[in-house]
Amino acid sequence: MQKIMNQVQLSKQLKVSCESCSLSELCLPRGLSTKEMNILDDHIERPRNLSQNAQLYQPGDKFTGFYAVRSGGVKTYLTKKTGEQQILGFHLPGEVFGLDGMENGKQRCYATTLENTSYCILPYDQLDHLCETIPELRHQVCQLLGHEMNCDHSHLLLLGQQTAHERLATFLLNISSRFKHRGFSPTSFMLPMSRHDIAGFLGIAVETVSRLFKSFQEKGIVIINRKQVDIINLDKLNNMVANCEETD
Amino acid sequence: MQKIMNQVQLSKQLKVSCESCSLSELCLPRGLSTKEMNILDDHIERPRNLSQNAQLYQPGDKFTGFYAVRSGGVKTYLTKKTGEQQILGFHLPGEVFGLDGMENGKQRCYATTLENTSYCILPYDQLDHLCETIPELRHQVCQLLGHEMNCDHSHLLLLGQQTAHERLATFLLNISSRFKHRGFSPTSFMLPMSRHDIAGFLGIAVETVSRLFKSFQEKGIVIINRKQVDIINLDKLNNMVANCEETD
DNA sequence: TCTATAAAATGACATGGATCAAGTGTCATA
DNA sequence: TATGACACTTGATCCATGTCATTTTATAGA
Repeated sequence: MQKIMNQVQLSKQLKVSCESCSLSELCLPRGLSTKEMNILDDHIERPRNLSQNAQLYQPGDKFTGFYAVRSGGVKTYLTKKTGEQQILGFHLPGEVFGLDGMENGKQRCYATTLENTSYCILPYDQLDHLCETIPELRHQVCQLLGHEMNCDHSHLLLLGQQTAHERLATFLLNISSRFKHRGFSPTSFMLPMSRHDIAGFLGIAVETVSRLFKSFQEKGIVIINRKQVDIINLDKLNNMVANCEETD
Repeated sequence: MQKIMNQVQLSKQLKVSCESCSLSELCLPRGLSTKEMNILDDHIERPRNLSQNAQLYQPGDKFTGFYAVRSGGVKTYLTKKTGEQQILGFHLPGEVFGLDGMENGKQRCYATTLENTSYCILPYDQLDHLCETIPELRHQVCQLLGHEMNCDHSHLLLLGQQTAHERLATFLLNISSRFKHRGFSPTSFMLPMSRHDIAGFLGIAVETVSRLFKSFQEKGIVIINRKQVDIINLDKLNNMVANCEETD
């Protein structure tokens, strides 16, 4: 009996169950009962690890399920034939991505790690099946999908209507609030991505990112040292995007 | 008996059932059996009509369900506080929109008619409930959501990486293929939206749209007369976007 | 038919960011 | 600690596109 318990413990440990995962309140299981969470848990592939700049999938790959970041970070992107990357999103611990493959069972974009990264896969077939019996999970999934869409829509507003200044300010505030949401400092953090990736996300040139960081610093809004960001004057930063989004 | 039949007929007619709707193969019921379609049908609100430039919803409104265009056209958009519109999508007959409200039960964007428009509403609660028992419907909804995401992602690539020429060419080809999909000519059609809206969708100025249309015409690619578009040289138009998207 | 109003086109000019070309800093490995 | 590779910064220049002003065309209503 003791032996069995130990095996269960071990299995739980290896599996890094949702229940024991510090990110479960941010991730898909959010809002599920312990019982429901454990059912979901049984279907999740145990964490996989990848080093920096490793590819998770690329266009044409079979869509197998949703991805959840445990640690590290991932970028998803499309490319022009000439090679330029349009980065669609940065995905930080606790966040789920790779939902767009649902259209036809094939991936449409690239997914690459920003640094050493650990992630889980939630197999789509099983998630779909569980949705039949767990209305709350269905609700979670729909909420997640809606959230993704709204993120994309804000991103469209940014790319279509904002100046380079506004874009970078919006970006910093966005990252800041996501760190805050995970319980970290919203004003002092390390960017997990390169200048090149920031540029690719914001639809501007790398050089512009450099110059704007310098300009923000000269205005006393932030202090930037390589990837370390310290927001000195959050109000000023907020003011820079004040005209960008309707708040209700 | 005859009377009852007539009532049923009348009711069906008023309701403009999915089964009798010429767009059902393009719309959400696509792929459902007749029986399943009729179940879905019973929960769909009969078509409503709106004249041009009428608002369907705005940010903050309660999210009640998905919208399906029967005739006419709808734009969804976000705005900056300064008033500029970033148009997120144009929605033509047979297309479903308004899915982003799923995140928190509130609309996040504006939806306005481009012309006299008829549309159906698929109440979310009931759709959710039906998804429990009709796996095929669940599959349809997920496919639809995936499609929306991929549309948004292509739009992000367009806004982030394409020149004004490429954007307008991509736009024309996109509209063209959607007309084709509905069984209309892909090379001769009327644009349902204004220059202003095209500009708002492509993230460029109205004047640029005018100038580029003229330039395209001078190159013998299209003939444009107000809202009437005739694509003369589809190859040339395709070449303009050849470097924009990876095709697999 | 005339008039008012809005939509679209056109022209002149200005500029935000891209591009190109060096330079500098940082990190990993020998 | 040297060396190479790469990320980042900085400066100079240019151009695609925005902005502003005006004209033309289409549309709706009296």
